[in-house]
Amino acid sequence: MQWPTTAVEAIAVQEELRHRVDPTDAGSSPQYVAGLDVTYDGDRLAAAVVVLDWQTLGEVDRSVVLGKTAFPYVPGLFAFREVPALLEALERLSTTPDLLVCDGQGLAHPRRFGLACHLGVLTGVPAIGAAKTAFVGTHREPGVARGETAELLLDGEVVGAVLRTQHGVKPVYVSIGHRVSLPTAIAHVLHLTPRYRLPETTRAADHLSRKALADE
DNA sequence: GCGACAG
DNA sequence: ATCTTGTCGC
Repeated sequence: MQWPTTAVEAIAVQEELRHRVDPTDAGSSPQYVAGLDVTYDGDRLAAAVVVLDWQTLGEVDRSVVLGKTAFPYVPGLFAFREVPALLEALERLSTTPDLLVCDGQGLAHPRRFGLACHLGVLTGVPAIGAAKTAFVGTHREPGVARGETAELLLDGEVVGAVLRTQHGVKPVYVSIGHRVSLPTAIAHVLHLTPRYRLPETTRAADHLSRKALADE
């Protein structure tokens, strides 16, 4: 498939792929967790994937790809901007992760097919979205304690959860990507946030992509 | 119609 | 995403 050039083409791709999302728990507890993130500088980018051991949260593998943006940033079509570079970075790993933690939304998307769904469906690997800010939906404010959640609602549907990962911090927006249920996705994000607001996976990938672009 | 809008 | 100071807390 040639990569979409226009918004109309990109939306058609989403409409076709969205039906392949599996919102249930497919695999067992993960052993290798991958964090994915991309840093930009104009049309240049660095896509990073860092794999952590689920138990120790220690790094076991990493990969960075330098490239150019494949699509402009358009809300709702964000995935088309960074999926090609992230797929390449995933292919270059010497480890096969069994969970992808994406820096963006999954089902919490206008067409229920955000970045985490896109990466999950294309790779077949269980995936979840953990975004720093809201994109779609409405919600009440979750309680102040770590672990408190609020349903993220869109058109009367639960499309994700607003999760407080540390006491008093701004919540994180968690949603299903592929082959992981929402309760499991929430549990996974809590496991990955023993100390900071964002998952260790996201933090590691963010640091790596920034450094790769700066050193380049 | 107008504003808001993952990164 | 990125532009941006100082400041509070561990």
